[in-house]
Amino acid sequence: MKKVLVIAGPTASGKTALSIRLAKALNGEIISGDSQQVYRELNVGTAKITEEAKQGVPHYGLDLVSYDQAYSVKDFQTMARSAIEEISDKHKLPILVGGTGFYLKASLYDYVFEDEMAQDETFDELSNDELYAQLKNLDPKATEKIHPNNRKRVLRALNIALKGETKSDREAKQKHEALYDVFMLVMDHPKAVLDQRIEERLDRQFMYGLKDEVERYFSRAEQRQYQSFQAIGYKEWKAYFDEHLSVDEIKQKIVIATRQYAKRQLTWFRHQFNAYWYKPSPENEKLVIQAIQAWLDKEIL
RNA sequence: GGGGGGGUAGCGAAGUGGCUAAACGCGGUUGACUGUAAAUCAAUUCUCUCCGAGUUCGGCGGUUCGAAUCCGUCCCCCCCCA
Repeated sequence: MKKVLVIAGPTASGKTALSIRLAKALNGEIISGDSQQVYRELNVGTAKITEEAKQGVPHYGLDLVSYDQAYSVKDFQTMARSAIEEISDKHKLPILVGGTGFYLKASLYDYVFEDEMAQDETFDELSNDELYAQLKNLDPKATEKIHPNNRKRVLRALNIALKGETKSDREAKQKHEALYDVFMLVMDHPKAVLDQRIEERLDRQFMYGLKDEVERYFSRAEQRQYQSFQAIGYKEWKAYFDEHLSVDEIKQKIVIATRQYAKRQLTWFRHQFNAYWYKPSPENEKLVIQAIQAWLDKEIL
């Protein structure tokens, strides 16, 4: 089994900076596990690492598509797995770093996605309850797991069922096991500290031209249909364009959305993975590196 | 000084005698998550010894079987005139 070091954590927790230090200390290369940093044009709002900051460490998973394109877990999974192969083949340590828990899980575990999304129907004329009722017929098991109001999920399960094997059957065939020997660490700041980091980072993003970036790419309404506009730091500007909220009000919205996102991320990491919760500090960093080193030295049977 | 409007749970805001511990939104908390995941969705949010009970709707006092809702009085805020 190939070894993969994973650095997870909420936004603004310092994953990027830590990843560079670890990559250098452990002879690793980095795979970004972030759903928004795949967009080439979007840099400041996504807090993408700069060329200088990379310090020569090779990065995968950045700038993969244009911001007007769609991207999904399946794309990520494919990319991440092949990057892991490639890096391992060079006898370097793959370091997967990112905050998109679902992406991390899907690439690390034996999740299977088919090639079928394109033909999904949206059933616009059906209500949530009608859709749910249909799903109940085709895939009753999925219905137990998905709330009727969660239209996106109901729709997806329904579309899968309509094409043959149901989502439940598909998942039942999986073993829910990791494909790699994973050492995962989650950045664990006290809430107040994280909140402060979030605000400070947002200040920096404004300083580095977040507003310009948004105006450059999303000033026209049709551009706001793009999937990339769903990202925090961007979608909040809709109120600036359409309702003429002040820049300050937008900033407040972004802070709140970011805090809420961080909370969701933490919930995911807490419940979906068995990770090493790392409280960032210089001393602790030495300890983690030792722990990782020990894990690296251990041969897998 | 005169006229008008207003003070409701962390915030905004409904409610104008019983069906109201009080709609709704925001924020908070907890959680779900197998193709939009920085997305989507759910539960919960006065207090407690939480199946039940106790305190709330600026303060105090009153009317009433019963008041956030009516009356008196006091305090505070906003707008207009002086």
